[in-house]
Amino acid sequence: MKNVNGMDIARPNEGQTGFELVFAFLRERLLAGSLRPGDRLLPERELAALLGVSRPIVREALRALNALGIVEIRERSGTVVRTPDVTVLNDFFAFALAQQDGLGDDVMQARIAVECQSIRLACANASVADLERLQRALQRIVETIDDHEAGGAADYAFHRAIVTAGGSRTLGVLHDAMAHVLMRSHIARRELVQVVAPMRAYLIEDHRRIFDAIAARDPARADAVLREHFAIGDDFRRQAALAVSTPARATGR
Amino acid sequence: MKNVNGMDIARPNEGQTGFELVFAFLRERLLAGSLRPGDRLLPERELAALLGVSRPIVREALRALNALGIVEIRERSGTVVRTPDVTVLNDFFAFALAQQDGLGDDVMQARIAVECQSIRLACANASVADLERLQRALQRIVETIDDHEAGGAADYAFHRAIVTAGGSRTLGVLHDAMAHVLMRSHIARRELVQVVAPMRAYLIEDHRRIFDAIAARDPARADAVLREHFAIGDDFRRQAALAVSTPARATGR
DNA sequence: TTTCATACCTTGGTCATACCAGATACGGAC
DNA sequence: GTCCGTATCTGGTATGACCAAGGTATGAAA
Repeated sequence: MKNVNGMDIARPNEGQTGFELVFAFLRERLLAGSLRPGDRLLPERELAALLGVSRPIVREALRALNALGIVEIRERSGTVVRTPDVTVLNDFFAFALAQQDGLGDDVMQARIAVECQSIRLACANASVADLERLQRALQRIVETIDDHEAGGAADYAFHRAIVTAGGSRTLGVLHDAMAHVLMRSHIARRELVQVVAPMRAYLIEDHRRIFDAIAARDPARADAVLREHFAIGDDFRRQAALAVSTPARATGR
Repeated sequence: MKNVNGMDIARPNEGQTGFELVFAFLRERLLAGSLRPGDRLLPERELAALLGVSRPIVREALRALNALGIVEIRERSGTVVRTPDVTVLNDFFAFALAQQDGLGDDVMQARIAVECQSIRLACANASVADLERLQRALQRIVETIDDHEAGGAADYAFHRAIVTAGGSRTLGVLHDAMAHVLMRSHIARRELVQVVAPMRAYLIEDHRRIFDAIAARDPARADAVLREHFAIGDDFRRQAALAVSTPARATGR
């Protein structure tokens, strides 16, 4: 646990496993910023010697960091700090969704949080280009109103455009992280279009009102309209669930 | 790359590294659902033998899965599939947020998003225990009004309690992920207490109003009060920045 | 028969060493 | 100065062994 000099270079706290030691060592430097994206960290062997652990242990820590998308391990070249990237989260959500269903509502709350804040920022910051993008997305929603697949994509694009218009990188990352979860819910909602008649009007009119509020640069109204939009969507989903559970004919499954 | 029988039990695609082989093997089963939360997977040694790789490689894969929160490695007991949990995102965000510059304001937007959504949920869901926790936090803010360190902690605790009261796990994780950034900003704000006189009243009264709004279970008001709280804090910081840049005496750092 | 203590086996945690193969760098030949 | 071959570095992997603590089966004691 000590290196050759007998020095506790990384103060191996008692009860701390070797893996944790290495992980903590790297974490510290990464969080503190002494290791920045693009930096190549020490070769595995040196790291092992430095921390007084074996190479396999160092590799375990690197794999963990790699799984989190923090570092990139380049064969026979070295391990490099990556620019944080949301793609890892996709991995995570893929696993999570494969097994747990209750997550949906909870993630939806986070989504609402992100979008409502973004729309307020959008009212303050949206550029002409942002507004045009929103307008195009709106147009696309109208065009694809009867197509589940394309319609879901258009719906998603519109909401993502709101976040983009807000201009906050962090909010964008969060939104992206929930992207496919959202996408699924969007598609699911789309499948109700033929079930519940008022749905078409809801989809088109609500999004138009949202757009108008942003264009009018009225944060409070935009926020309120967006919240209402989510609430109504929720209602539709609930109604649809009832309609399905008290069916004229079972639709399969 | 082949096991003892020469059989490609897990079809070691050419060009596929041993690590990838193991990871893919487990991923497949996890996504397909043949491995469900609670299941204990094979001991490392057996897994290694089964896939025809060495134990260190298996351990690398397990560490990766572990980092993603997919499995839990229990010393001397075995590795178990976890029920997916958003807490992993903690690690990810911690790293991601630590590495981008000028992220402060941006993260603040995400924080506002999280808290404003949480406070709305809190108005609907807060339990008596939640309210009591908020009340205690409020009391603590009053008590520590002149102590930067403790005061910052109390401030943070109050805001965290809002999120807790909201009841959304995901929002909680997001908030935690930003914890250290927030904490820093809280402390920084505290240092202004002696600079700007109205600060004391602001800190105490604002938090009390926030608490009252939650206790009154008025989502819209709570949201509005909280936003105002953040806006005013922002103003104070701006004023302080000016005061410092046109200083009577530099306060050091 | 029931209860409990103990020996043993399993399982993760770790080390040390060795070999491979591609990437890289360096130094000498042209 | 350019080009190319080789020594070296670096990650990828395998072995085999040891440790310590959780689990379990077994046998003794009540």
